[in-house]
Parts: sequence; C-alpha cells; structure tokens
Amino acid sequence: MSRKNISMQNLDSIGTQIRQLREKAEMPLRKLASLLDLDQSTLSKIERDERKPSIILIEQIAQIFNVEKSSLLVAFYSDVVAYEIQEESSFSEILQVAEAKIEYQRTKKK
Amino acid sequence: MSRKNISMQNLDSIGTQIRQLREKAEMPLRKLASLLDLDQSTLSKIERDERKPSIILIEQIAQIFNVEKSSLLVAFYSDVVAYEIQEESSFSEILQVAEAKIEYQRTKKK
DNA sequence: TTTTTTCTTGACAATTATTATCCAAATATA
DNA sequence: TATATTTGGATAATAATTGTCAAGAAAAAA
Repeated sequence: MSRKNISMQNLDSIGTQIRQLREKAEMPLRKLASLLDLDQSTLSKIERDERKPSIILIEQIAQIFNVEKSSLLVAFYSDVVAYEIQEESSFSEILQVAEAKIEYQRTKKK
Repeated sequence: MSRKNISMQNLDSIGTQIRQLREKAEMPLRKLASLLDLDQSTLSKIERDERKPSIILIEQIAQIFNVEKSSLLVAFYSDVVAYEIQEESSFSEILQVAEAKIEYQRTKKK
C-alpha cells in the first residue's frame, strides 16, 4: 500500500554511487582503498561493479563520507535483486510475492 | 502501476510447492527423485528448503506434474529474494528500486 | 507389535564460485 | 616527459555449493 513516490531516486549502481562519493570528496581511489584497508584494484573493481562490496565495507564507506548507510544498502541490495531476476519475464510478480512473503514472516515473528 | 491483486496467491516456498505437487500425485519421494535423476536425500532437502533446486530441475518438475513452470519460477525466485533482504528494514524500498532498475535496463535495451 | 517402506540427517569428498593479492599495462594529470 | 592514478589479468587462498553414501527415524502396512 505505502508505495513511496519513486522520486527520481538513485538508480545508480552501488559502485557508481561509491565512485560519486569519492570523486565529490576529491579523494583518490588509492586513498580510499587504504582507508578501507583494501587493495586498490579491489576497490576499482567494486566501483565498476565488477565485484560486490561486503556489507561491512558499505558501512565503512557511509561513515567516511558521512551519508546514511541505509541509502547505500538500498543501492546494494537492489542491484543484487535486480541482477538475479532481470531475465525473468515475471520479475514484477516475483517482487510482489517476495514482499508478501517478508511481510508474512514478520507477522509470524511478533 | 499494474499491481496484480495479490490474490491469496501462493506464499508457500518452492520446496513446499514441490512437495504438494508430489503428494497430490501420490508419488513417493524416491520415485520423483529417480525421475529427476537425483539422490533422494537431495530431493528431500529441496522439499524442506534446505537446498535450492536448479532452474533445470524446476522445469523438469513442472513438466512431470504438468503445471506452468512460470508459477514455480515465481515461487523459487521470490524465495531467494525474500531470504536475501528479509532482515533489512527498508526491504520494501529495495524491491521498488530493484523493479525500477530492471524497467530502466529494459528501456535501454530496446 | 513387527515388518516394510519411506523419508531425513549428517558426514565427507568433489566441484564450483568468490575473494584477496600482486604486478604490469593503460590512462590521466602535472 | 615524468608522475600519479586506475585498470586488467593471473594466480593462489578461501568459501560455498553440490553429489553421494549410509545409518537412523518416522510412517504405513501387515
């Protein structure tokens, strides 16, 4: 029911968003990599969506750039989900059923 | 916008649905396993959602019981998606963004 | 209850996927 | 050109998935 106005919310991938944050801060990749204790080639791959960041990494990045981690997490998980079902013609139904399943699970737990 | 009436559509897991099909046909697990060329312990785990079936397996099962494979695929993928994000408080937003991403991808491809 | 059939469980090995790391090549900047 | 930055590919290490087996539990039949 509560479908948020899909404002032109960010459809950029998690990698692109990380790169945007980094570039806005004018920080070299090499520098961010070292803050994150990561090989720079690994971070490069993450920014180009060639590899997935861990959740812990996403949280660290949110801290470093002082943004809400939840917005990065939405970008991350929506990437994962979209990739998984993008070829399915009934992707929309899949998402609806998934939502219903989660809601159902939650009513049970309470 | 075209949100299907979520009729009491099947919120059962893929494993449960497979088991239901098999039991309705009064077929022993061992028998179905051999039709699918699977170890029966593997099928048992699949029916209890302890292991994921492959897509090929799902298609074979749909054939055997003469049901639409798409409905089983929806059950399967929605399980996967729900499991992945069930702990996230913004699960609903994640799903919305994922949908928008897929739609966006598709407009690009055409 | 005993027997028989059916299903579940756990352990292990084999396979496949993911991740980390290094270094050279490419690109961009001064 | 020289320097800094980013990317790509190879390899090794780690983790996840899958297949297989055998023994035990549960259910159904006798």
